[in-house]
Amino acid sequence: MSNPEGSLSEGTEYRSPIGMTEDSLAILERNRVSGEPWDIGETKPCVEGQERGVYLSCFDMLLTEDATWLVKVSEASPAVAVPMYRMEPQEEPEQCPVIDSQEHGLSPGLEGQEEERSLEQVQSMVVGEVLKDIETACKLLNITPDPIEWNTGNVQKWLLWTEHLYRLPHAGKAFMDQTGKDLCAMSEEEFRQRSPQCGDTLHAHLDIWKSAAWMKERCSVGDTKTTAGEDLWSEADSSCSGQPIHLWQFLRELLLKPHSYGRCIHWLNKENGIFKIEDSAHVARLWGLRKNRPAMNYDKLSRSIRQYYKKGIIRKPDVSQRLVYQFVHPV
DNA sequence: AAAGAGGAGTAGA
DNA sequence: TCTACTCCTCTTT
Repeated sequence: MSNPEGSLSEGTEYRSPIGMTEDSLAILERNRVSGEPWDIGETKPCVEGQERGVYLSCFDMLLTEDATWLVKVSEASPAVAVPMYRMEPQEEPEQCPVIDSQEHGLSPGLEGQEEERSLEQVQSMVVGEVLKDIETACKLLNITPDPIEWNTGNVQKWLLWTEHLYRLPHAGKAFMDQTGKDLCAMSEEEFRQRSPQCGDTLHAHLDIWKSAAWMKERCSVGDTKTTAGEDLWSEADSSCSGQPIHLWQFLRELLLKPHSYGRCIHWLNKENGIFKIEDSAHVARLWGLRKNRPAMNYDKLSRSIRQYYKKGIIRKPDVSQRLVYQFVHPV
């Protein structure tokens, strides 16, 4: 599904202060699948701070169609400050309301200010989502956020993950025996040489990860002003603490990210801990990725779930349904 | 056919 | 020792 036609910008190349190119972001935008990793549900409101400027400049080309829609809504309702949008856009993006800002225009002077403020808010939200997505991937793959630290195994995991998320053709072999450091040193051209089909997309994704790591490092050595991104990174990370993750924890993690995994697993009744696995093969693949078990399938995963019956962790609901389970002690 | 249930052996931390 | 993986047979949907 990669995009052979590719119309990259030429001439004066946009480059953010941390090296993320407009090309990279344009490629990502063209290749991303139905907003999955970038969708903007559950986004925390942005926090005012001097550091924000850094985030915005790093990601200011990340404005997606979804984000544009948010800007338009914000313009239409300027009194609402960064609402907590709960979007489910993957299935039916065409149902998102589109409000033409031209037709609902504000007065010329105010319009510019409002637009700028809305833009900043949206940019901050998008940055937060990017960091959250990376954080999620790190948890699930058990890798560090900074690509520089990846060994060859981590690189292969990241490749598999990215290919899986964006439905890219498999390119793992092209990057066999490459460490994260090797990868980071490669130019986009080198990526393309190794993988003509999706090298540019992979390079763009790596660019995002590198930038996020750069930002994280900058935040940790910088002043103590809090930003949305910093909040996200400081969240407790049980699965990266060295303890092997349990299957029930993993399932709960997926369930807690409905905007990313809602299509393969979701709550039927969160209060009672009842959930349904919609795509058993997908969930099994994710679990296999997480545990480094390429042969994992739903048969094996479900056997592990059934082991929880005796332990009183998971059970079948009173009215048993296929692929529906229940946490005995819901949160 | 796919999912569910559970026995049994094995591996790894 | 515990947890999960794997393979298996049989049953249920």
